[in-house]
Formats: sequence, structure tokens, C-alpha cells
Amino acid sequence: MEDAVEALARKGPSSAEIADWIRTQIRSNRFVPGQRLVEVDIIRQTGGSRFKVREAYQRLAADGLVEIEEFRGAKVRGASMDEVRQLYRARAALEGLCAADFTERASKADRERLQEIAAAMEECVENERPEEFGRLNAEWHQLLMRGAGNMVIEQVVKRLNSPVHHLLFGTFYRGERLREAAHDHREILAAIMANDAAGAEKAMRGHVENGLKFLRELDEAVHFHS
Amino acid sequence: MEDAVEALARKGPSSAEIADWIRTQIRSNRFVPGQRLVEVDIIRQTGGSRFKVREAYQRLAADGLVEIEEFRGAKVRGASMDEVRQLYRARAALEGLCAADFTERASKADRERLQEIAAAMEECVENERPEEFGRLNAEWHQLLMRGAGNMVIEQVVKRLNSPVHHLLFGTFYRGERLREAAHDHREILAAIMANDAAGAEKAMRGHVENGLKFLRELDEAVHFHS
DNA sequence: GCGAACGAAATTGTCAACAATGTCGTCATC
DNA sequence: GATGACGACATTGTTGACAATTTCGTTCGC
Repeated sequence: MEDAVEALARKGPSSAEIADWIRTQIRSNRFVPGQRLVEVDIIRQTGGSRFKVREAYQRLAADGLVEIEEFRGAKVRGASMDEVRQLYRARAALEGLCAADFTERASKADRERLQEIAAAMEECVENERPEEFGRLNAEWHQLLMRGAGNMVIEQVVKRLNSPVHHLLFGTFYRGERLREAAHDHREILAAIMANDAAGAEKAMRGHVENGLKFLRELDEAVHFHS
Repeated sequence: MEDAVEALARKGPSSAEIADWIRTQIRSNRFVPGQRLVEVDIIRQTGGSRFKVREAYQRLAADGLVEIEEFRGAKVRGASMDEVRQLYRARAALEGLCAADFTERASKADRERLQEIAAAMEECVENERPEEFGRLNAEWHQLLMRGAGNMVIEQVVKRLNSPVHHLLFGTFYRGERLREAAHDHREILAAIMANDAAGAEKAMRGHVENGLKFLRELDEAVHFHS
């Protein structure tokens, strides 16, 4: 039995795989907000049938990643700065809660893993490796939500991030922002380890709000949104 | 120009209309968790084409209302009690935040409207009209999120509620629970009117948690979930 | 009577052709 | 040169037919 590559060659990708492929393109900025997703182009590039491509569009539309207009097809949805604000407020509330819940109910193994990742991130700061930092950061936040025993929130946050996710890689974790984020993380971790749930929640909220503040400053420099 | 009925007779419903129809069926308990949604049945009952029905399924699947399995079609998704817990924790965080934001940035008109609805709900408690209470309650929560200037959260909460929404009508607001909810509302409203954002947030969180507690008790009496 | 193998019916997955609509360049007119 | 009507092309919407798979009742062997 071969793996996915073989299955892909035989039968073509499933609608879920096509949706993931489009997601990747959007996140890596190869598809930019406002861009039309022409069905035949996607078919050519993925090898999927038209039917599957359209199924993929529906899923992405429900995720808020693309907009579908009748007879005009799907196009990549951009987020206004105000929407980004709302989105970050929501994340602050959700991840703040998770930080508190993690403090109260995470397993010993999860707590140790959290420290490990934090240590690895510190190294990335010293050696100026923003890509690695971004990857670890995603893992860190995910572990927090999972350790808090709330996969529903994990799913929701993943969705919320979608429209701005492409910004988070590349321009986001550089220079001062890298150090700032690392500082926030230390604060959160300290509260968790001290079993201070309320403190962890507050620190996490502040961390997310800092991310928004940074995006705001970025926005004033270059208007990236539609 | 006739309205939607005429358009429906001419061209059949759009996939979004079909999705809404299915949503309604699920919420009113005519479709129960685990039930298979056979395509031809939906086609017969809505008049939509098969293609549109399947598009509707994809949307509902992304919303988490139905599950799609290959060659087995779509079936209504039920939520485990643990999932309901996670869901209510998320709601508590999000609506708590909205209560705080509403306190700080809602318009005068919104604040007055909030009082109006609260007064109408009090009447419903006195006259024991749970259906009306449920309707007003939904409006009240919605106004809070909108007045807080966060439509993203409004959308997310709507989605979060989907899997348990059918429980909220009928069995939910009756007897003691009705009075308890009204009491919570008074507390929230008082904090908002006193410009106490932190107090409003705390009260709202408590209110949502009370809803969860009630669902838990209900669950121990009858195991409604799958 | 019980369970496994079989097969018809029901159901979903896929595709290709055609219809409806939008898009954009062209040309006539003022 | 600007403007609007027209038409060819590009793109999406819709449908029906057929293939793949599951489901369920039947039959056969024990």
C-alpha cells in the first residue's frame, strides 16, 4: 500500500485536500485577498475535478476564508483592521480562559512540555531564528488549549486566525516583537507554574492584546488589508 | 414582484436556503442527533436540486451541525456532555468579554434597548411565558454582542450554540430556571448601568456557567446526548 | 435456530455536457 | 474623444446519467 501520493495519482485529491491546498496558498500569500479563485485554474493546479473544487469552496466559505458570489465564483476574503481587532479581542478572551484552565487542570506532562517549548523559544530569540520561533509559538498556544481540556476553543481559535494567518509568518516575529513575545511568554509561564490561574489569564490576555497592538502599528505603516 | 415564495417556485431554493431549512429542522428537534440526512428526502421536502443539497451539507459540516462520512452521507451531529462543557466555557469567556465591552462602548440607544428587553423579560417571568422569554433572551444576548461592537464574536457564539440550540427551546426556560436566569440578567444589567465593566463581565460569566450547571442537572436526569 | 455468503435495492460519489450569467473588447454614434 | 450598444469569450450554475459503495433482506449450510 502506497501513501497519499499514490492515492492522489490514482483518484485525484479529495475536496478536503483541495481545501487544505487552497488554505496553504492563502496562508503563504500566494493567493492574496480579493483574488478570484477561478475553478479551472484550481483544477489544473490540484488535479481535482470541478465538483470537488466547488465542494472545497463551500467549506472555505463557511470557514470565512473565501467569499462566494453568485456567478462570480469564490475570491479570497480580506479582513478590515476593525475585524482584526474584534478577532483579537475574541482570541484574548478564549486563550485567557485556557491559560486559567490550564493552570488548574493540566497534567504534569503537559506542564513540563510547556516549559520545554518555552525554553526552546528562548534559544530562538537569542539566535534570531524567527521562523523556528513562529513554529514553536503555534505549538505552545496549541498545547495550552489542549492542556486546558478544551478542543472546542482550539478549533475556534484556529478559525479566527485564518484570515490573518498569512501575516503571522514572515513579517510578524522579528526584532523587537520577538523579544516582546518572549517576555509575555515568561510572564504567562511564571503564573501557571505558581498556580495563579487569574494571573495566567490576565497575562495571556495582555499577550494577545500586544499582538493586536503590533498589527495596528504595522497597519499604520503599510496598509496591507483590503 | 412577489417575494421569496415566488422565487422559490420558479428556481428552487439556494443552497444557503436549504442549509437554513435543515438548521431549522435540527433546532426544532424534527431532525435528531444521529439521524441520517438522505439526499432524496431533503430534495423532496425542499424542492432543491441534489447539487444544492450537497452544497448545503458542506456548509453545515463546516458549521459542525452535521457529519459527513464517505458513502454514508450526512447525519446530524450530537454533542457529548464534555463537549457541551467546553462550549459553555468558551461562551462564558466570549460573552463575558462582550458584557465588559458593552459597558465601555455601547451607545445610549443600545443601553436603553437593553433595559427595555430586560423589563419585557421580567413580565414573561411573572406571567410564565417561557417561549416569549426564550425569544427575548436570544435578542438580549445578541444586542449585548452587537453593542459591544464585536460581530465576530456574535458569529462564533451562534456557531457554538448550534449543537445544543434545540435544547434551549422547550425544556430550557421553565419554572426555577426561568427565575434564575432573570435574576442573573438583573445582576448583569445593574453592573452595566453602573459602568462597572469588570462586574458585568463576572456576572455574565456566572450566568453562562449557570446555564451549563442546569444542563448538567438535566443530563443526569435524562441522557439526551448521543 | 444461527451465522455467513450472496445479491438486489438504496444511497452516495463522480463526471461531462449544457444553460445562464458575467466580462471585456469592438464598433458605431454623437 | 466619450459613451453606450452589441457580441464573442470566459466563467459559473444546473442537470442528468452512470459508477462505486453501503445496506438490508434472503438463502444456504451447519
